[in-house]
Amino acid sequence: MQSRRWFGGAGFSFADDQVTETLSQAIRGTGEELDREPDTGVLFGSLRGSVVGLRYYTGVVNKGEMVSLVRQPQNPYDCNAVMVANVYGSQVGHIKRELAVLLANIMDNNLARVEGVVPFGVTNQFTMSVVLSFWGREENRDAVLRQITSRSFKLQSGPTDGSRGLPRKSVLLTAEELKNAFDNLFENLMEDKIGEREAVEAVCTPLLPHQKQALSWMCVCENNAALPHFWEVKGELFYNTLTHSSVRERPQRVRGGILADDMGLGKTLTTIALILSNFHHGKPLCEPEKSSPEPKASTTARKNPEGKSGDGDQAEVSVGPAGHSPCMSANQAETQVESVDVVQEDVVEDGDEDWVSEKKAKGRPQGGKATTTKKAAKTKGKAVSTSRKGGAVLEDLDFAAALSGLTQGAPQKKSVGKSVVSPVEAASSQSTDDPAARATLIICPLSVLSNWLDQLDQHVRADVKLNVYLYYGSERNRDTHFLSSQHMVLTTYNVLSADYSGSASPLHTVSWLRVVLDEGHIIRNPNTQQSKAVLKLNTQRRWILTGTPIQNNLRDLWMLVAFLRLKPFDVREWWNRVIQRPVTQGDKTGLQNLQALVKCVTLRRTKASRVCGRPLVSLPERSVRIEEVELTQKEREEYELARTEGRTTISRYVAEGTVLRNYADVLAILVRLRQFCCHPGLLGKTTTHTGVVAVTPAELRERLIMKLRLVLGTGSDEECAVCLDSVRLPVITHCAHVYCRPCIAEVIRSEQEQARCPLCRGQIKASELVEFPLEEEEEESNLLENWRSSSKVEALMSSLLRLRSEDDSIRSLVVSQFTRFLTILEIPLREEGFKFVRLDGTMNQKRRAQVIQEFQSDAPGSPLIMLLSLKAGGVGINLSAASRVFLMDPAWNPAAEDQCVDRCHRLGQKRDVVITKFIVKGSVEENMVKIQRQKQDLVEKAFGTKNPSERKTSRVDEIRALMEL
DNA sequence: ACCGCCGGGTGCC
DNA sequence: ACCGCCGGGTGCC
Repeated sequence: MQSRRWFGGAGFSFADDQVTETLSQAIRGTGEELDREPDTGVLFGSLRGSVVGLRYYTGVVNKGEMVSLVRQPQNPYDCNAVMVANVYGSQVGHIKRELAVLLANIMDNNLARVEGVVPFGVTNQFTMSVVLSFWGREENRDAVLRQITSRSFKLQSGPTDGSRGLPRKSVLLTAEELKNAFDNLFENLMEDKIGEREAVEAVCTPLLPHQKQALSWMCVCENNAALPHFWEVKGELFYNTLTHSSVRERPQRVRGGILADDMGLGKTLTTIALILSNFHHGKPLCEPEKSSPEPKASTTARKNPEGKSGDGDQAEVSVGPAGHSPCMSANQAETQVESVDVVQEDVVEDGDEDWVSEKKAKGRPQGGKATTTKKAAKTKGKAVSTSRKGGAVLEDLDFAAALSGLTQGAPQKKSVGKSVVSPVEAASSQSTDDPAARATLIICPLSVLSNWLDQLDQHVRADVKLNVYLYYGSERNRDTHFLSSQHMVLTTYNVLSADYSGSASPLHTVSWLRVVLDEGHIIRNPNTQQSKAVLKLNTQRRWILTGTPIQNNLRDLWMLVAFLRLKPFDVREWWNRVIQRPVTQGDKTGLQNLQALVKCVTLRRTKASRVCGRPLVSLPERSVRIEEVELTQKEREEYELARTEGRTTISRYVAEGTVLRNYADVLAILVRLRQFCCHPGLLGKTTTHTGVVAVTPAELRERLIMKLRLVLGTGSDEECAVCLDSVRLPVITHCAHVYCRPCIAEVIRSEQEQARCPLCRGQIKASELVEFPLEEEEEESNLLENWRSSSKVEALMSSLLRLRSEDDSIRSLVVSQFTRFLTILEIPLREEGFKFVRLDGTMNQKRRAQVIQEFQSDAPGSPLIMLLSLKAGGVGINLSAASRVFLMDPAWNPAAEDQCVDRCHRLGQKRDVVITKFIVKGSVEENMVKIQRQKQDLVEKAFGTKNPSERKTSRVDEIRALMEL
């Protein structure tokens, strides 16, 4: 520890801890840079070198342990310096000078990633061996070899070293085995998690057995200090069997995990139960000790199987004075029936001192300025509530306004100087391990915010005082003491990242007891602001709720692991070296490691899972039937005409090998055929694209916009080939490929003049990116005037009419990818007197919530049918009122259809669900169904080595199959 | 003695 | 470091 070293280069010094911080940042930084393609690298070979200067540093390493190499260009003694750090980011030493020159060259020119393994560990206090292996793209192999030999080092081709670590004797798996293993990754994670736990009485909904299991597991995860089993205690040290590293201090156990139950199994309810049941020390959520024994009506926690909260009371339960709501404004008083309190403003600031003091008199203390009862909901300084009877949070205008981000209503009254939070409490809530942390922060997509409020309303006893604050809207209360004093704070990812990008983010200042990421897969891309913001939250416990922990790629998991701070895999390099690369390259131990890792933090049950031989939830049956639709003579003729034309064009592209270059054209042809299958009116104004090249810039732009619309308007859920996510802020290149604007802009920035389209390698320029103009649908009327029916429309209508005559209480979802088709369908529906609503992607959140509520309502005269666009709504919406689903046209992505069906085939569904897929006989639709089936088997789906070239072939194959070429 | 040899001081980049 | 390297002391066997 003699090192308070001075790094003269930059002219500043670090104390030890700062060095560590800086190092880990350095490592993290390097990881992002170099490991953009961690799984595509090839091993060039390895060589033996030495690490020197051990005695100046405190970092320890074991035999066989992996180390990371970090360039230190600022090092005052040698600008080629390469630092060696252990898994925890502590510096171990430096690479010997002569070797460092070589490494610096290779690393700085990005010729290869260099990974180190220490074959013998530390044998003396001065130097030790390190085996360096070089990984990179094939095209860089020669350059690397030249560098190495020119400096008279020798690259050993294989892993020649006899020790562990580098020369993993890997058993390669077949693609098939890999896929199975991957699919089963989350299955059977139950074994040692059994045990049930009842929720505290404040939760009025009885938990189902699997929910009690989840609650039990979550409590254990939060309370139990046991380490995951890849840690072994070896004497004084803790040894990590995956990285072969050890540390002296007990590694920080993840306090939390991933609840990855299928949609509809009650993750929200379970989480609410967790929040209420497992406050500090496994006791129910309650006010801090200051609570004097107070008169309470119903307080006792039920018997707790784990005995942890044997004294089980103090559930923050008290009988609020019924209807006592001095903080409500008069005009809303009548809505104050049985409601969750949603505090959107300082209660005290409304000047209800008497109310507060009454609370205090009752022994309801400090707790924060806003202790509202469950009766009193507040939004923006006004009381707002959710009506349990109406079930609709959004009925309230103010709340709806808050949701849509409007700022209407009274300006907030300023608090008059005094804070209800005592200085003592304020101070303690800042302290490091913070026994005072009490608030749970829930972050969710805007679309499910109202669902949380509904569920709180539904599952928490009406007489429970739960301080829930909706941190949303421009008037949100940013006072950190106030936020800290809540039981729960609800917010959205957007609000979080907006705050984060500002100066002093309140959410990042509060010391949270628990942070819950709802739909946590949202943060799977580590480059987004949201993800960065989420990582910086200061909390003791962390939870991720998601139905789809891995969407496309193993890489999706990393960010989740990083959020949980599952050491040491929250650092990219270790994740890549121990998990990502081994698994993608088919290494069996890698897969086992991955399983071990996932297992220790994840609980996942599917609707098909069973507990003790019984299904988790008994959902009604669900059946799929395919209804073949026969085109009329006239339709068939039109279709064949378009098909022949399209085939000619596409087969030419295939022959030329230019399918991808003309991808948008190809897509346009396919879309047209699919549209023909539904209704000719979908085609819109068919621009005659004859493939003529010479056009004016204006015409070119027009065409690109049209292509963009085609690509996006089909619901095919285009992925951006850069971020591999659904495209956001879409732009189209002159070569007609669609990307997110920020993604492609980044490519252009980094490659400058040489920038090429990631998909077709055509030249691209920032000035040539075309985006959607802000114009609206014009010729709706045209559609309606020249109305004609189609075979598919007829097929649907006869099904609906038959259904209505058999049972007019059955509700249906009518789903299409083409929103114009939904518009067309409105005509016959109206004609036949069906009451329907419509939900599509163009609607704002407020409107969506209204529509969903209307559809779910069982009030007489509520709609029987919902017209639903496939992509609309996204995750989590509940349409359980419907028990019939009509899928009007097949989707590229079968998962999208499943998801859609799941919106009604979920908890709360009382009837058997019947799904009807309309498929036009002898058409491109039939081929799509075939491809859907094949797609599910593709290994790429699971492990997606998604470099463009591989994607190319599979896409081209797909297109050929579709066109029967 | 413009060497060799010995032994103490010393040590990352 | 049970090394290598450096530089001062030393000098037949």
